[in-house]
Amino acid sequence: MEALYQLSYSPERTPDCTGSHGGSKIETECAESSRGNAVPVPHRRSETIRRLPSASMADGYQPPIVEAKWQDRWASDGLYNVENNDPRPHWYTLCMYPYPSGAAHMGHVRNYTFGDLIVRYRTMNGYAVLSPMGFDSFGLPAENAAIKTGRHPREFTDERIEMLRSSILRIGAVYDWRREVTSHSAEYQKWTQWIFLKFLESGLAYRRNAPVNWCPGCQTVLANEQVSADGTCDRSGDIVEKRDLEQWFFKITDYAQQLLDDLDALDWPDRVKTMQRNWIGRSEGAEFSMPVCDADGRERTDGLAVTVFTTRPDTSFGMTYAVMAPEHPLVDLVTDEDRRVEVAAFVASARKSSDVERMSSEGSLDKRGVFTGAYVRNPFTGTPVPLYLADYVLIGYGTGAIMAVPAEDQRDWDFAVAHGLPIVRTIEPPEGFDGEAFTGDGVHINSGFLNGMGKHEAIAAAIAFLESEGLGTGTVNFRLRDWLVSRQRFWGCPIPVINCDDCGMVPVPEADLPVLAPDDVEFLPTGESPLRLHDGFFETVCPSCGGPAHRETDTMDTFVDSSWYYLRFCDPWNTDQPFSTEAVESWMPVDQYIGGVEHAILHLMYARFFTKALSDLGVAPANLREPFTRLFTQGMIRLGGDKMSKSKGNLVAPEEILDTDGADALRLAHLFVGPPQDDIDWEGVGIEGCSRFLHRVWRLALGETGTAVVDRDATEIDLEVERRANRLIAKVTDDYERWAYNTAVAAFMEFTNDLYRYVQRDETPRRQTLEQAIDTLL
RNA sequence: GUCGGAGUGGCGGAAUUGGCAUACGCGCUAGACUAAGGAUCUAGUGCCCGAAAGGGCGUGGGGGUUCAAGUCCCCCCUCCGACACCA
Repeated sequence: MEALYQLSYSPERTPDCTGSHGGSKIETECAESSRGNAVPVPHRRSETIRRLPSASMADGYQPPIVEAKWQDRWASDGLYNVENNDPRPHWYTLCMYPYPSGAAHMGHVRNYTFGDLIVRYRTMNGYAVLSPMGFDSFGLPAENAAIKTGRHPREFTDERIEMLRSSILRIGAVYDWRREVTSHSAEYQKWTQWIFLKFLESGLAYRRNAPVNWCPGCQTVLANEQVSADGTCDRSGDIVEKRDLEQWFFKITDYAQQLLDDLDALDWPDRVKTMQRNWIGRSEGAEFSMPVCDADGRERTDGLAVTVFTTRPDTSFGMTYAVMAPEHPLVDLVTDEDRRVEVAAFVASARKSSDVERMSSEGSLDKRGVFTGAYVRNPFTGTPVPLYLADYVLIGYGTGAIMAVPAEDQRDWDFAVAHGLPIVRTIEPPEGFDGEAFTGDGVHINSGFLNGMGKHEAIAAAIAFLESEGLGTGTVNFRLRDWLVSRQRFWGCPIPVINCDDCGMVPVPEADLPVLAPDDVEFLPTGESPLRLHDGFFETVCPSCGGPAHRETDTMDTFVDSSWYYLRFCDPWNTDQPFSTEAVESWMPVDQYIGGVEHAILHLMYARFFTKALSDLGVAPANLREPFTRLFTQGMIRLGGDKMSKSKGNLVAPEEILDTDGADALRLAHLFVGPPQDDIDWEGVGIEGCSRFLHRVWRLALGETGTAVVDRDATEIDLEVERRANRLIAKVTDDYERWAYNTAVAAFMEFTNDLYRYVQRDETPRRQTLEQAIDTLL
């Protein structure tokens, strides 16, 4: 006997009305949805049920209610909490922890949707998935707000964290919230300072004078981010100057080669790897010194010499002048008496102009350099060449001085032309070459013992010559410089050091950690850190001699906090160490890291450096050389072509959509709009289509399509549905693995369309086939 | 300037390995249901010619390889991003 069957009878698919949430409203809705009887029921368009104003489709799917119920359930059941000793295979998914700026914006939604999808997918595949969340809670906005309002940054920050936390929950992303880490918590600060002291002890942290951005209006040092593109202070508008101040650095340059080499094995976007390679900027070449002399080649009695770095020692025979950076320490010593006025004026103007001005000045090359009156002797030719200063030579790169070969370097060519300096070709340009400087490969000419050689052969021969004559060596030079970590700011982690007149710099003893900023401070726009003006903090006792001393008032760059938080997530309750090696071994490295491409260099480079350094110091496991095995960088969100951002005032708030179409439709729309790595324009996001799709699924799954089913043997049509269900599983699995979520969603939609056709054709669908198909879809 | 990425319908996009170009969604057109439809369901929708049958053209432009090219090779154009005087 064939029994007509109402799909909504199926207990597995009936919404659970007895969950812990248990609000009366929900029970009412569930009762409606699950009510069924033995007779096929048509669409219940007549019994329009209570719904939120914007939900307009005639079915029982009310996202805000359904979502709130299950979100509560996930939380109360601790469904996504994991223990370090979980026997399942481990998987660590991490989204870059956010700066708490308030309620979540679309960029957060997009980021956490991808992360959440992986967490659930891996969990369903039998993994123990570590999915932690925290907040990068130090930073300038809170301090600037404090200066404006007088409110302590902690209050401001805690409030924003709660706003962000609740909107992350509302999105429906799941985390092990027990492991939450915030940069500004006392425990986290303690271990950040502990790590700093480890670095200090091992020589990875050091202090030296360095030129920094100084705003004369605000009377303070600025972070690089605070300097506008035009070289002015983004708060006061004053032109930012360079000042030499005592600053703290981390010796990231010790790791330059490793940071470069280890990129190869990482499953990261090529774009990011390329950016890091460029940033590290390794170049091979030679360094050699040239004695300072006069126009006739007579060396000075003091034996002064200028050392230059070049990647093209093979072109040395074409050197027709040399250049030092205006800041070069030898400037005063080599300058001729009758050139002093001019040189001093040039140095002063170069020093005064901002980096931006200095780099943007084009055209008048003659004004951008000055002759010192001194010469250096070219060791290859033995001839003296004039020594210039020019602002296109940077004190921070290489040796701060170059040999200039106009024939094989366009910039040198331009400068030579502007100053009437000779140009000697040392490589025969190819026939028909009509450019100026020729930088390609070719046969050497006018080059003594290098004549006839090609570029690579000549480079090796030139280096061999320099080394055999004891004039120089082949060297490797990096663009990467040490990381300046000190900030003259209040809302950051204090550097745990005490300055004693007698003992000098003394680390704060471990037992005294953490060094916390005081609460009773006034936030005045003095431009000086409130820490400096707070006697209780500033005035202290030397841990070494017991005499009066001063605390360091600089705080650490917030990138220091974000350089190790992913390690703390593995062991957030540890009170004896920042983390245990066992805990870290059980999760690290992060299997999938997800974040914005804007962190391609700074954060990702610093975190890699920290991992290597902590590993070498024995704090992290010895074999942990890289923190993030796979990296995914999501695209930016635009609106009408512009970047969507607070400053542009074109934000689309997720809240409105969460309250109407719901979090699932919003998340689905983010997945469906296009490839995750691509930038998206919110105008092109079809939230309607995704919402419609979810309603269709709901009606299908709950039998609200009025569908009848029947028990019978499978026909070819039923088998086709089953085949398609299996194909869907294969396709979606494959799509998930290769981050093709947009096509996975399309496959779901296509299958749903198939099922609607199946349900609405003349013959009544087979019960088992339809149930299984719907289970597969869900 | 250097490096990286991308150009496919009215729009977002699909085509994973060289194999039916435009999946899926938006929008649009028509129909069904309806008192009504901005809900839902069904059908259609690359462009041009044609009443239709059918034909021609079509993945930024130009050439090439191939039985077969959005996909591979060469040249060019445009857009986006990062770094930008790095010796």
